[in-house]
Amino acid sequence: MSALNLYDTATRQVGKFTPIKSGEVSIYVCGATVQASPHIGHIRSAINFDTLRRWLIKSGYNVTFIRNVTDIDDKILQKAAQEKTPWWALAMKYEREFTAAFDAVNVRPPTYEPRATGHITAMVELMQILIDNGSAYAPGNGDVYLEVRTVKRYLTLSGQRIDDLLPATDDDLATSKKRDPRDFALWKSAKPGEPSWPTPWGAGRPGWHLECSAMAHAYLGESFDIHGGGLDLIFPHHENEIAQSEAAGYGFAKRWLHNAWVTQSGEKMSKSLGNSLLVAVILQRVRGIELRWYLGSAHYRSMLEYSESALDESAIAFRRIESFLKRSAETLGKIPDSVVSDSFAAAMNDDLAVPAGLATISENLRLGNQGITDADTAAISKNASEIRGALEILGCDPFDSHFAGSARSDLTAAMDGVIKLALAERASARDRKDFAASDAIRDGLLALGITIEDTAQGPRWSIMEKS
RNA sequence: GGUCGGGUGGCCGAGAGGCGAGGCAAGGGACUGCAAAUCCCUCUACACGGGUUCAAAUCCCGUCCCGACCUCCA
Repeated sequence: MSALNLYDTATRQVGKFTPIKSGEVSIYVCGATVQASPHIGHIRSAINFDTLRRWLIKSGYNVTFIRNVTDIDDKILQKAAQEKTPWWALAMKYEREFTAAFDAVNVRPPTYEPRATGHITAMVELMQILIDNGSAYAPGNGDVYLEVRTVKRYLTLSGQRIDDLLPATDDDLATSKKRDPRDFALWKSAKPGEPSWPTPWGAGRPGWHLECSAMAHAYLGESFDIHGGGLDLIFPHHENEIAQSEAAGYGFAKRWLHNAWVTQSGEKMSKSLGNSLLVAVILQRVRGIELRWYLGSAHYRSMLEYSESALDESAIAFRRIESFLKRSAETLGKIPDSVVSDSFAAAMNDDLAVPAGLATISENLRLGNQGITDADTAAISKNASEIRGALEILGCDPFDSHFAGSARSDLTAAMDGVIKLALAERASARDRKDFAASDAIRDGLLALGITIEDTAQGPRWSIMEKS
């Protein structure tokens, strides 16, 4: 099998992936700030990194996957005040929504999912190191800032120069205790009524960036293999994580991966633009497995332009594949094995080139369907197995127990018996060329959501998917 | 202003010096009582203008257009 090559935002090049420790991969992904319901952009990010994780595991690595939850920040406090609910209740409510959304699209739970508020001690320790070595300062008002000009390398990920940055506008420079307007808050002093935790520099709460440095260090150590997140996190969030962590003497992330947006009319989906499509709403249109297929089918670094018709077409394409697999299982009398083909592996090893991988699935699908027509068991088995192997990596294996649903096999068997009675009636009508009667039976079943197809092996029924 | 992406056929979407990924749609055909499903065949491209090269969608220069980030963001 060829070796895995991955893009690195820091070098803007695809290069051979070599883990720090042979056979082990450590990943930190910036997860949700739980201040609103998840939209499909959030879920796309999670799917991209879940696919990476699955591929690493399939490639034989032992993967430690950390994805955090930011459960305290300005917006959470703001929204909690608006809704007159405790901030922690609001955060937990949305955290559960994110968990449910991840689950619906078969994103595996991370190895550990740390919350910011559970790691205050680690953050205070990190701030102490930074203050002791002169990288950070506490001006006495309860805030703690990182002094960016003391950092040896700053803005290496986004390729900017510190003097090119537009000066902060949201900061009241006249009253700010910052030494430089580009310095950023590690810790924010508590305003009256706000939650706070005690520190040697005053009571307050974490700045956004500090938590990730502290939690990555807590679970993955001073250096780890991959740090991921959305494109918009490159600056400031990831630059600031690097600044803090490197100033503390940590090696930090060896490679940076960033996923692109889901867009609408070319524009990024975001709550502030009011164009976000909530996962819960989309799931009324297509099944979770279909949403995953749609969101996971684009290359992770390419924008994915959302449209209803693209989603529908994608779902239909997926059902073709699914239908072939189910038919294969019927023909073979067992669920096909899961095999990763060389061509799919080569695609995945090339910076997770999922679209190239989909081309190999198309080829398998064509040959497999041919196999069904020709009753060529070997061809069916080979192609069904290779499709299943690919779908497993993409998190879209219809035989995955995650998607098996609640269909009870005894109910299915009973239904099969009932439908076969109807099909027997239809067969005898067809025998006496009473096509009006036979079509009435087929149409009647169709009205109930059951499709009948006549195959070389006789009629076959299936339940129609929604939409 | 700085930094970073992008513009490919009717649509979606890869590729990154040579032999036109793939899918959807469309047209034709096979199979079928009809349908559905499936298979086979066919068609249509690289924003624009220069340049480099035996050869450019791909490299270089310029232009136009779209988007992202610059302290809320997946």
